[in-house]
Amino acid sequence: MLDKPSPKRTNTRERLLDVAESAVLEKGFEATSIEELIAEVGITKSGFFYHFPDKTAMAHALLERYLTREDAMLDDLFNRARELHEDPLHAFLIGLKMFAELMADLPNGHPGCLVAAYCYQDRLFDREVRALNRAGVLAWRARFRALLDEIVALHPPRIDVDLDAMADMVSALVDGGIILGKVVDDKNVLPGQVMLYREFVRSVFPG
Amino acid sequence: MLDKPSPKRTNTRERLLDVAESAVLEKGFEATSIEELIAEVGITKSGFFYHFPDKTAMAHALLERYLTREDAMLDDLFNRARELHEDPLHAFLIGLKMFAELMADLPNGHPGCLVAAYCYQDRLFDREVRALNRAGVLAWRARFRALLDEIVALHPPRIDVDLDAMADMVSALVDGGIILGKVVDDKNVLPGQVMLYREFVRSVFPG
DNA sequence: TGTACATCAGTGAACGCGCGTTCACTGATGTAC
DNA sequence: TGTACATCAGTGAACGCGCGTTCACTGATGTAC
Repeated sequence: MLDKPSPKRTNTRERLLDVAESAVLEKGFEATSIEELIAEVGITKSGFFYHFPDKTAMAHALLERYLTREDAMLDDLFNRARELHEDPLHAFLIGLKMFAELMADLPNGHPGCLVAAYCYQDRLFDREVRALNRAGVLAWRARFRALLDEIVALHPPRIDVDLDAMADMVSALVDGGIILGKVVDDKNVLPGQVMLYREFVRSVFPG
Repeated sequence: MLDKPSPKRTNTRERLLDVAESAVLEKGFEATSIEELIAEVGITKSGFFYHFPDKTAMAHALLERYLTREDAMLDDLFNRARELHEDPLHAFLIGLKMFAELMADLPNGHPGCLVAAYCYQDRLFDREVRALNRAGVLAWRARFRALLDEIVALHPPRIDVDLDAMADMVSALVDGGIILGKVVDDKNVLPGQVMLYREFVRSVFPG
């Protein structure tokens, strides 16, 4: 009924990842020391190395968890939107609205995107982590491209647009909006950009 | 006639900043060691401390130089565009096209935006650097907002948009486009996003 | 023009601290028979 | 049910290396008189 209770249960590893994630988004990976993580979680340094063979293994786990969560969140959101309207265009517009509201509701603004953070610390990571990051971005492109394809099948676009670029635009605007919002310390920037994208979609596909 | 030849001329400081800039964009500030910078420039560590009182002073100088250059580049670009067409809408569209082409012509893609890199390493810097970063983003907003205001005065917008958000959209798309382009290793992503923004402007302001 | 001094653009050696990593060990829980 | 062993989730001490920073010094050029 509950989670499999087989061996001893601890959530130390998850707590390490939680603390690491926000530290990495604030200071970068190199500046995030194992020392500070274990201090906050309350274990010793050797405890850390029980959970991860080395620091870069944690970087990998961190990104993997982030991408999985983000994917689940988007699945959930756009599936719910689809249930609210059977026309893919209106479902997409509803999904974007819900997404903007979700972002607006974050009490301290969006904490940051790990893909963006890792991108600007590329050289610290191995091929595997970079491949994971790339796969994450391509999955976003594929996701929104699929939604746009469904729309195009029913609604002829008013202008000629590259649908991959238009799919990427969601990610670009979100990553960019997060950065601007953080820098000017205004949590309305990100939702505002999402809503502008929504306007763009509406003007490309006149209902 | 030439630069004032008063005291001894060296460009060591500028070379340090050049090397530092690309290192910071690839690995982050903390992971960029003074040691590697001086190795590439060919001076000793004490030589570094002749030019900068400490490492964070270099961070400040780096960002300041970046913002100044970026501003000069945008001034030049949109002034040239304005000379090509007296209608502010068309001048803006021309400027965006030129901007996209400039980005497309970078041989290895855009090297990255220091504002974005610093944003994800916020906590490493002092209040002064963060204020500089913020001022930079707000200057971009003001720049594009001014261009949009001129357009609105002549061309009624087809839909109701927040002009500040629409101004921010340029920066968001550029920062986002840089990240996506770097992560998927495709230098066409950034120019593609700029061209999509151009389409958006065209659809908001039907000539 | 010569000389004294100031400034520029560094050098060289030493520093201490914090970081990631290793290794031998441990006490509590789970599993097999 | 009792006992032996395995696994889980760590502890504690030690390590060496690289990092940012300091300090006393220097040789070449510029400037004042």
